[in-house]
Amino acid sequence: MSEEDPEVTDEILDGVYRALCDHGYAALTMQDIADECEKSKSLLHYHYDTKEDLMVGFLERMLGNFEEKIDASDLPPADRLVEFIARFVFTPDDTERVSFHLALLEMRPQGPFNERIRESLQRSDDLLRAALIDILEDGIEEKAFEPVDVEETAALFVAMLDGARTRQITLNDRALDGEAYTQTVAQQAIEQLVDPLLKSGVERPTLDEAVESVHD
Amino acid sequence: MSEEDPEVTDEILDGVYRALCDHGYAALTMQDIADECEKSKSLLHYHYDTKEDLMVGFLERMLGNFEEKIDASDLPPADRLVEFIARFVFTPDDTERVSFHLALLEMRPQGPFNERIRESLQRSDDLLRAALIDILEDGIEEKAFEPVDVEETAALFVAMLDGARTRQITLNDRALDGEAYTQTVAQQAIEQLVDPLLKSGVERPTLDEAVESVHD
Amino acid sequence: MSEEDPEVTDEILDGVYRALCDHGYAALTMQDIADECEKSKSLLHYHYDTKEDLMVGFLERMLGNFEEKIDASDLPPADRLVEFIARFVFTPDDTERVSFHLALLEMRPQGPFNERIRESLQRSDDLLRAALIDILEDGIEEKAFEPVDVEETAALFVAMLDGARTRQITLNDRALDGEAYTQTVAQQAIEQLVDPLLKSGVERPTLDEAVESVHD
Amino acid sequence: MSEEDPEVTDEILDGVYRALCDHGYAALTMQDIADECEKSKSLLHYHYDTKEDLMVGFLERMLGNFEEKIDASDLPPADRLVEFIARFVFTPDDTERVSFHLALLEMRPQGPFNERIRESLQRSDDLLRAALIDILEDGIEEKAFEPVDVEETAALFVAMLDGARTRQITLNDRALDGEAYTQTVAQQAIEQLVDPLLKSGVERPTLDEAVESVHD
DNA sequence: AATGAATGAGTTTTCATTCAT
DNA sequence: CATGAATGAAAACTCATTCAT
Repeated sequence: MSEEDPEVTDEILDGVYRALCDHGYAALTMQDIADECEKSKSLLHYHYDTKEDLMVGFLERMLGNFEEKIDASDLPPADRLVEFIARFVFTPDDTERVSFHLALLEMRPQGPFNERIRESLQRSDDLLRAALIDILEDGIEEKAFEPVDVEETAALFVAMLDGARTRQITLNDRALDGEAYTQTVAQQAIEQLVDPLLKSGVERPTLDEAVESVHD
Repeated sequence: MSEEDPEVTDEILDGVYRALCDHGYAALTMQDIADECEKSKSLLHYHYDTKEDLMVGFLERMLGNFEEKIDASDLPPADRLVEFIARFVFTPDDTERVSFHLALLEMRPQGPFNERIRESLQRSDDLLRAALIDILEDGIEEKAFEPVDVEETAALFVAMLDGARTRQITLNDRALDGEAYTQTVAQQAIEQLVDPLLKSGVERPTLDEAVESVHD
Repeated sequence: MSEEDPEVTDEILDGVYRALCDHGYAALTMQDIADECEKSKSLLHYHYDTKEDLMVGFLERMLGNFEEKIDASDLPPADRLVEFIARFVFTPDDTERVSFHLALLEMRPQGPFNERIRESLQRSDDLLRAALIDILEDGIEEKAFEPVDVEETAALFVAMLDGARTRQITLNDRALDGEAYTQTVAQQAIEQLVDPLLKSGVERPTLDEAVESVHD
Repeated sequence: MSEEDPEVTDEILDGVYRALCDHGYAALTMQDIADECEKSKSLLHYHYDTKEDLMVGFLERMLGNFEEKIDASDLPPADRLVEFIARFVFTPDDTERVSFHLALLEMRPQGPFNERIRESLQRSDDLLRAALIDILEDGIEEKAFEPVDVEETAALFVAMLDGARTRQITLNDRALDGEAYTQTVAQQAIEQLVDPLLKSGVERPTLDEAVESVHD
């Protein structure tokens, strides 16, 4: 009783998404979700046995969608790296991205208390880091990047980008010059981390260009 | 009816702390807290009108304690900077620090939905960033650091360290070579960001030394 | 979420009625009501958001039922007037009427503190007085009654009948010769107020006759 | 543990009085009372074992005070009768009287559920009616009044006046010509009931005069 | 597939009362 | 006398879940 009619479950999970953004995980009720997707509570239980099932289902779909977008392109490594970073940049007005990250933020503190959620988060994170590692290895192999410990560098980048987004969401950080927090950090990351990494002569797009191309 | 008898309220807030770590914010009940501090639910309400009041009180004390520790030392800027970073490092076995960060992690997603919590988080963050900016300005003035945009650099550092700790908590990341995630990131931060920042000839402690001295 | 399925809400309101008579307004709990109608507390909240909503709903139904019975007949004014009075008469054994008036008595002191209740009481009272005024005007027009100030006379009658019933309920007044308080007052009202009001030659029923016909 | 220091208990009972007027019986808490008399809850329990004791004590004092004022004067019966009626008249601005009657109104519905309260109310009522009967008997004996059944007439008067005051309190009846409900009814009572009762040639004060003298 | 009605277990909160001082 | 601290019992209300349709 879980993945049948994709039509309906999609509407439900969209409801979870909106309800989660509106109320936060801690205050989220089945009724909130039902209201948001204009269905009955009973129907939610028809498709998902328990609230936990529903939330896990939601998280999986959300991360699944995200993962699809990470997958490799055939651009040069420097471009891919900058685009990777750009994917974390969003302005407070970019409601769609804000929602995504907010929803994720709400789910995360459940990780330590719920194995299924933890696994979902973990797997998604593994994919993310693997993608970054792939870019780094690629770049080193192609002599575009200086040789570095890819694992550790990946850890650094991911922490940084993740931290920036979390802060922008929770603190609604208008930060510096009205620039979004994520943007500032991304820019700094490029200047202080990416540029020293690039072999001399290797070109890279600007952050703005990458953001543009990522936010299709 | 909020901050009087420090004896009792401390016991209560300690109860919140433990209960929060055990159950997470979303599942936290007044009963959990009462159990944890071996008091009656009624007493909680005697000292804090509502659960929200209690949680805000808890957050304020927690952040207040944290803030006290940030304040400036008279060490050289390079030492202070490394110590600043070291403060974010903890192993999964360092239960006290894990608890602190876990508790914080649980409170954060409430920020977007609760103004008082948001303000507390914000204020604490402002202090943190101010401290870092102070270190950077100090170093630049003393010719120990290369001149950089202190605001943006601070944003970068804080995001990075914050992200590392969040990930270590949520993903319980055994990460790389058994090293804790926060340790890896801190080490990378020192090598890739701090070292390029230091004027040549300026000495800095190793991360391990700093961690040692911070974890008095 | 308030007036739909008449079946269930009727059972609930009947429960309120019985619980109110058994416990009084001040001591009335949702559990009392739930017990009385053999439903769960949750169900009460399913149909009425709050206890106040429920009590207001109850009062409205109770007064609504009462109002339905007031409406005009085509009898001669003198008969209608005596019947109007008779409607307030009840013996302590007439449990149904006692209950009704007791329930009303319990709700009244809430008037000064609850606008919705006050409005309900007020509206019901307006209807009652309007009915009496109608009878008086009718009688005067038909030359059955002496001309009097109908408004003031109505005020007098209503106060008197209302006072009698309140006293019979609260004091359980065994009063005079075992006669119910309301009966004594009604009889006196007829002799001292109605009779002087009637033009000579106008017949009226006895109180007993009117009571008989009213208590169908 | 009940009637000792009259100083303190008076302050407490005054607190009950004000709290009762502010909150109504149903919503009245010990804390409300404590707040109102600026004492601690504990002190209330020191003087009165239970809330019920306190409320009974309050009612007794309140009625006791009222009863003191009823006692016979040596005026002519017609004057005493009109003054008896006048005692029930109050305007909505006469906050002191409103309070008294409101407090009484709040206590009454407890009668059917609490024997001690019922007894207090009953006794007070007995005194009231006895006073009225005394006036009537006096008047008849002195040939100032037509001979009537004093018991029944007393019942009629008391019901009427009581009803008027209850209505004025609960419905806040702005009633007729801006005149207070109690005033209208009292005036009507004098014209329609007292005047026919007086032997020809017997003088009586106007309502206004009596109200004046009663409201010392 | 879908819903409204219903509920039990649990949640926050309230409140009269007690106790140590 | 007087209080602040503390509590147990119960209050209103919530919510995930179930069930009949």
